[in-house]
Amino acid sequence: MLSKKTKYALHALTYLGKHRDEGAVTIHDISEEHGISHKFLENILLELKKAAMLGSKKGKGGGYYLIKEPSEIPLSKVIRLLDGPIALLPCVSLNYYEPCAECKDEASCGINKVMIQVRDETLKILENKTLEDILKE
Amino acid sequence: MLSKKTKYALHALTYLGKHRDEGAVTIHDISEEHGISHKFLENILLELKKAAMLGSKKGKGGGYYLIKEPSEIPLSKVIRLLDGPIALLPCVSLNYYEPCAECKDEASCGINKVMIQVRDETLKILENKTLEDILKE
DNA sequence: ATAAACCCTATTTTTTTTATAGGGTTTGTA
DNA sequence: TACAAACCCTATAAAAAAAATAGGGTTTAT
Repeated sequence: MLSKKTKYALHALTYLGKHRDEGAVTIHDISEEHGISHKFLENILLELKKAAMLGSKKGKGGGYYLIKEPSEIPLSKVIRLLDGPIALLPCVSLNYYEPCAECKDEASCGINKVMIQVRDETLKILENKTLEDILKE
Repeated sequence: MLSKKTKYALHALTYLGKHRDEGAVTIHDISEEHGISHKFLENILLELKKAAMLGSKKGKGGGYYLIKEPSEIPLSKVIRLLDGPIALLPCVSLNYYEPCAECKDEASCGINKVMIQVRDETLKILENKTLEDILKE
């Protein structure tokens, strides 16, 4: 399951996508709309900004706004940023690889092989679904 | 990512699959082979047994053994048993449904709709990959 | 009889997630 | 130019979940 961080990020991105033509949107607006703690949401929006999905404007009248087309924000990117690996095991993660302690030899491990296949097929799904798909529903 | 519980379960099932023609296999053997805590593994094997994937034989010379064909043990079943939902959000889980607090109306939520699609496509993968695929690698 | 092995429940420890705290900096507007 | 609204940053605390441990009980082949 996705963490609340990722779930909130998706709600925030969706909100920003819906209000794209209204200029900057405040944290306050988003947290009110979805009943998310202001401070918690703030951390999430900062992470999204660092990852170059959002821009922001300081000062009175400021807020956050999308700086990418919704079609260029795949679920895989959001999930990796807030939740970490998409792979089911560390030993098959592309971005967060770590060997598994209980596996003596990765090359001869059937679990490893199958999980690579699962990872690749899962990635296909999550790279193809974007914020645009969420917005058009 | 899968919990260690699920990962250990997969290793145990694989081990049992490989030694299917040798009768019952002890917890001890499996925990030695993979360096897994005996007691922790014991709990996992008990869960697999309650879920009718394994049989066991008590007393001296006893142990655990598969009671299903490896092709009849899909990853989805193991993951659901030890880790819980496969869906990315509680509001789209088939087996562990719960409404999402920050979503006012599920019917009009684009996130919900897209996550249903992701769930269905993910399930296809995890229902088709079975212990047999792990064993034949 | 006995030792080997499964069976069961509860508790503790550790890790991760979630949330909070407390300020600092920037900037539009009156 | 004061001020308030809003973003920016780091650290810490609280809560929940995962991982591991503990301590016995029951069954059964030899």
